[in-house]
Amino acid sequence: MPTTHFDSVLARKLNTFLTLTRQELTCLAEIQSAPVKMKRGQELVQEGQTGHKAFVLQAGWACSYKSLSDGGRQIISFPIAGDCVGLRSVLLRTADHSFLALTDAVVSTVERSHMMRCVTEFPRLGAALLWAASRDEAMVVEHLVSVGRRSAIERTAHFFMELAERLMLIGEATETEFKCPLSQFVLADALGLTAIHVNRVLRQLREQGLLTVRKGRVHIQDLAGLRSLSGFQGGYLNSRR
Amino acid sequence: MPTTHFDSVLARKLNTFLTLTRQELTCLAEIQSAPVKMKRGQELVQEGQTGHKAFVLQAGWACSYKSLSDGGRQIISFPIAGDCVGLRSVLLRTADHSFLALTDAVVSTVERSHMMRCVTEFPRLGAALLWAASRDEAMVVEHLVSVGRRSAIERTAHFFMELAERLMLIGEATETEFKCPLSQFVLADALGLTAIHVNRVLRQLREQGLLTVRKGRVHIQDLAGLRSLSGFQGGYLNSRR
DNA sequence: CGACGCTTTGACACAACTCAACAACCGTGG
DNA sequence: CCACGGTTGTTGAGTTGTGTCAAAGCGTCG
Repeated sequence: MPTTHFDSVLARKLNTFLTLTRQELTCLAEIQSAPVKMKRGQELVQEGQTGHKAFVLQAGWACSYKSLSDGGRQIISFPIAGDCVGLRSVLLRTADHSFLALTDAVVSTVERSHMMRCVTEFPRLGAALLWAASRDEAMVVEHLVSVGRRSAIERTAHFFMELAERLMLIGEATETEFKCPLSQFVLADALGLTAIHVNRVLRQLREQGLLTVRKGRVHIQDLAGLRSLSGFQGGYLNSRR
Repeated sequence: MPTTHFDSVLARKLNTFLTLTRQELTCLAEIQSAPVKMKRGQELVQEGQTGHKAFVLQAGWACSYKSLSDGGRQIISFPIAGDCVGLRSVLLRTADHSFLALTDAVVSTVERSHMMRCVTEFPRLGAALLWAASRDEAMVVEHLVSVGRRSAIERTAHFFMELAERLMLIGEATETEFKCPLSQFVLADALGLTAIHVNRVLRQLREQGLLTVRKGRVHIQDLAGLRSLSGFQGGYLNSRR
């Protein structure tokens, strides 16, 4: 039974791109299933799976990743509240990556057919979803740049800068602090490093007075320093036009 | 003056995803400008530029990349004939990466407004374009996995496997051989390595009887060996359903 | 013919990885 | 309440893959 509260996290996000009409909000509310609770460690989509749904993360932390034959994995992204997961997989019909809850989380599902209908009936919604997808792709591109061309410390700093900005946009971070339940192992799999090296890098960041990570919280201590170290340019995250 | 030949490279590509109607083919032909010749080394889009167009590469080789403040760059992708460039940038209104012709090339431009109209009038075309964009994103994701978690030699092998498959799909490669005008410097910027190290890696691949690169041509000598070395799974490139 | 771009090779340096050990933390069950 | 095992974080020592610097070989094109 679909929920009909207009103010879903997804609606709030798309609304920053263009102002949605009442009908569009209704449609958006209708295609999302009732919230489903996920336990930490639960997999929602597995690589290679077909016929699955898309998801909207309502609360909690998750990651999408690809596994390698040697047991390693590369984390592609960390969806946070309001982010869509698996839009691409739904289109390609078969999932090209896995999706895992990192904390207890809440998601809504979106049927392929519902989404298709919604997009054809409300082209502006289609445009908004496309914008969201474009933003996600821009993040993956920036991630690729980090891993390909930035040193471990630059890359780590850049990662936290981006995360801080994303969390600020949804009101989950202040200028100086935010919650971040990512272990060093998880960070390592995202940054293309070893957990041990992540630890050393975090120590460097701390010793240089830039940023501290403790007990699941990140404190930003020198924003300007982090920006210049990482070369972070947040333009790709905003909907300013 | 728009060309009206139905059989553009883009049409051929989208046709592998779903069979296009006569009207859709016409629309596709109409939104593309007459072919424009590009000289090797010419930039089509620069990072940060606004108000630009999207492109369809008709012939030749190009790359999209992001520059870093220290002068380095990360190449994101190598568009080949039939590929679209800058769909995302057009949506986000401001280009988030640059685009450069690596050989003399031919492109058509697509106006933002034309594309938008085309998508709203012909939803199936929208779906097809979305499919193409999804495929591109899947390639970027795979690229990220390579750079983040594969060794230099695995990554290089993977790159050539993917390239071979893409070129085969447009009839520009045989099972064992294809043209590839990419210098070792360019490869390095794509693979997150140094040109010097690319050279060493290519030597290893040659000495192990896997693959040789000479005079702008790649010869695949041990497909099975390359597959198992690189872990290449080409599923994300196909339109099979 | 010289100049330039690209490739190849060698010697060396260093960033990040591996292995190993231990400390801190946390939820669980006795 | 404490004891416990498992997960996560921390640190050191040694290794290795890749980067850096330097120089020479080769084609190609003007």
